[in-house]
Amino acid sequence: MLAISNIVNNQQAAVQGLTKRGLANARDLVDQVVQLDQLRRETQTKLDSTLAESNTLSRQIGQLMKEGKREEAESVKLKTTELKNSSKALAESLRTHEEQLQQVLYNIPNLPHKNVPEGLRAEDNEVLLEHGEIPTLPQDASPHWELIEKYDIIDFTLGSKISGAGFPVYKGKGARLQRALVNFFLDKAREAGYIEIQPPLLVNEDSGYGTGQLPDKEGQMYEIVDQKLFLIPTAEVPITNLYRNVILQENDLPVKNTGYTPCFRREAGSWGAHVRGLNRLHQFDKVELVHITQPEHSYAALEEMLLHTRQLLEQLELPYRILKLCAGDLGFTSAFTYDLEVYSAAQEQWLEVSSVSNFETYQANRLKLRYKDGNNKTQMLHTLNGSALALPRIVAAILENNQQAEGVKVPDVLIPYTGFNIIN
RNA sequence: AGAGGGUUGGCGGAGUGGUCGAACGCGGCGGUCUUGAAAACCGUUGUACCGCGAGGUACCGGGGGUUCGAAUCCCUCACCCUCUGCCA
Repeated sequence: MLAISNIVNNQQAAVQGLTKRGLANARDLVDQVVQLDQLRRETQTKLDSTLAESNTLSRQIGQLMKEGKREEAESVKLKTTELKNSSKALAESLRTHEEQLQQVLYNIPNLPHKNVPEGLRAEDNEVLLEHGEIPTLPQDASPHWELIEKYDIIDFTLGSKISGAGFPVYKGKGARLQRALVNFFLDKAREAGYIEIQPPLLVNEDSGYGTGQLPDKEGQMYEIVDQKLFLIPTAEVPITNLYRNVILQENDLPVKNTGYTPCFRREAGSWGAHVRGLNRLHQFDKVELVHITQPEHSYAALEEMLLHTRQLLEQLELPYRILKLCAGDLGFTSAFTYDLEVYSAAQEQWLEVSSVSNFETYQANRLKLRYKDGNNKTQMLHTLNGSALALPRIVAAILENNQQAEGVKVPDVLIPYTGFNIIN
């Protein structure tokens, strides 16, 4: 969430940023924050002085009791009753104001960075560049959902039988290709200086709030109701929450973590013809990068992550393009996002395979993640993350783009990992 | 899963109702001394919020309660340890 002071002291900028995202009630939201913050502070000032008075009296009572002056003590006690009532009422109203304020803050998205393009719809995203040649496939080329059946490497029917739609079963070379991709991605991340993390796949409610999945995206996560645990929708959640309520030292920075995990998403109501096959799943594999750094370095870190991700796609010989998301298409918690899309030749469409974002202080605020600078002062940090990469659509693109009469050619860089060079 | 014991500041560890944000030790930081360092000695050393400031308030695993007053008593949840059970 945004820092209160940030909103209150820069109201105009906040309104502008939220309006850029397409929020019709931006002014109203900012006003609510200002007003609730004012109330909260007034209430706390009153409460604090009431408690101070009552603390003083309590100490008096203690002193009197010690001196054996019970009568006097009793009379002081009477005075405290009134204070007690008013402090109780003040505490109650303080809590109400704080809760309301937090509620409003939870529902205010991040402010877009100034370089984020104007626009509200996906069509307004800016195509930064296209890389690689789009392959021309033979007339009888198949989409990946036919290829996986033909070579019997991914089985949706079996998945439905044991789990449900959107839970594919990977078999034989299909399974080995998955494992190869995961290892390839992790090795590259390690070479780029990322520490590999294997986090839990189930997280608690606090973690959901920490990275911003809760409360606004509750429907996206699978929940173990009786344990109040959530299946992670991305490794971002556990790996970033490692740093919840943490004050890092300056020499811990930058933090560069990576992790492979399955990701679980309910994707309620988003099924249809355009999400056939591997395009959208309830469970999929992904290698994630998480970066934590000082504000002044975060945009350099973002570029570094983008470059890393691009290089993966280039090594896999997949044609891709980079989008700069417009304000309206930006994720709730993001200040700036690059999307990377690969071209899936048989489907003849671009598929998003990575999203690289700078959250600036938005997550760090919720997480209470800070660091001590050279002067031993506590300062805010920026968090960033990016997929490098999400597997299913990469697999879809490899299958479709590399299909030949004798089978699907495995990208050279993967052969040491797969142990085979063709899927047939 | 059952029984019992725990959870205190960066770490170790006192504290069982009154001036405790918390003894003491270690570590960290600053200083004295030294050519420099070590040792020794002196000082300092949590976080958040409110307040222009002086200063105040809250926090001893989380939440709630009793009391004029709670780290200390009660309830509840989480986690840790030991034993039993089960299992990879």
